[in-house]
Amino acid sequence: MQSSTPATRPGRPRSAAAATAILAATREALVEVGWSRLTLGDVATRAGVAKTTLYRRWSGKNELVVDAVAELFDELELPDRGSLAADIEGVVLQFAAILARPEARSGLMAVVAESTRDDALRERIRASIVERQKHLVVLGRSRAQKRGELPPETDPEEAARTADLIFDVVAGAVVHRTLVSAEPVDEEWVRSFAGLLLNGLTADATA
Amino acid sequence: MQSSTPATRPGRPRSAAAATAILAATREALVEVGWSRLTLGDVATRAGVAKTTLYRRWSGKNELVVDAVAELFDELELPDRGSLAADIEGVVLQFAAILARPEARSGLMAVVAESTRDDALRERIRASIVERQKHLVVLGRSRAQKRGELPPETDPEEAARTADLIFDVVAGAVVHRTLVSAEPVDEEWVRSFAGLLLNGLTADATA
DNA sequence: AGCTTTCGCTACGAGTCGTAGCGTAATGGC
DNA sequence: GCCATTACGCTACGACTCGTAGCGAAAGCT
Repeated sequence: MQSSTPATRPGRPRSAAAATAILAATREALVEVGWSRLTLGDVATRAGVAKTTLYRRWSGKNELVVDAVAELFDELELPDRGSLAADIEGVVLQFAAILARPEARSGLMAVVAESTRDDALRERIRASIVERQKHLVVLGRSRAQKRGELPPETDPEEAARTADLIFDVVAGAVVHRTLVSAEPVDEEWVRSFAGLLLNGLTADATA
Repeated sequence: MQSSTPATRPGRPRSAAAATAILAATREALVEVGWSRLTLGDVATRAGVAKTTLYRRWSGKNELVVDAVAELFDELELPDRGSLAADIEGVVLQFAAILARPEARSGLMAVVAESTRDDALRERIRASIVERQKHLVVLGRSRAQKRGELPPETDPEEAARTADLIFDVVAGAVVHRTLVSAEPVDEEWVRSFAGLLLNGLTADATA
């Protein structure tokens, strides 16, 4: 993930077990004490490593939490459920399941807030979390086009804008529902949301 | 805002000017140093008040920032622009203009992140920020119904659920576009989004 | 072997936290 | 006008966290 030198370099290699333990300890600490009271010293103690080891690998709290939270999104995938509606509902439920975890809730929003003043951090978030989500949108869209549920793209640039729009709407709605409204993303809500989105997409989208 | 004892109580009253200065100083500090490096001592110095005065009025950083950011949303209103599409586009642009400010970007998301572990804080955010936004949704919806652009509500409970859904979609999409995707909410995007939402609403929403 | 890098440990100055104590300032009630 | 009550500015404090430096030992590669 942070292999700046993939070539075999001399010396003792960094312990992979330490990285795993540190990221797990970070998530554990996020659950128990939250973002603001999370200290790197505490994380190091929980992981059973020295504080200096932690600082050798991550430059600060922000970067550490991004990596710790990013692992939660590894489970995101998009099996073909046969219809666009089913694909949307499926991926929304998956996303909601991740956001239901307390370590994702407090960690993700906190680093996003920090990224408003740190471009490097924003890029790190984009590369390790956001891009994977957006890929699902593109995939689901192309599947729907093959099924004939959505019209084929004419202008590739226009298609990219539409994909961005859909992504912001889907991810934004789920995040807002979960974190701001603090209401559950249950099957009833997902059906209503998918219906709304589907109607908006199948009709003429470029009003 | 935090008048726990509205009745005239004895003693020297709290300086209203101090509150104004503190909240302004908080926003200024949010712009310059961001959330994580914002210290209450710094805010007190900027506002020209003693640190102890600040602690007498706010229990901590979270509560202070919520109040400081909440004032930014005072300008939100919904003039009748003649059509549902125009109303949606107008309120989205207003919301986006607020989120374009750096003090809103870093401050709002940070307190939302903290609120995942603090119910009292979440309630404070809901009362002073979210509820005002949601009111605009209800207002715009009832106007559209009077114009005949949307069907009248049959079940009031169903209507409340729909309003919540619309609110999460609108606010979530704008927030996500602004903070996560880091792309501007310009008129082109707003038109696309409003078109998507409008199509989704005018068709049968409860799929 | 020898070289290189990581590891755990300890210690450090710097900065922030939230609170306590004090004397002073500004109200309302009598 | 006096007094009780509260807010204010100021100073000082112990506790905690920060990020870094230095050390000897361990673990890999050639």
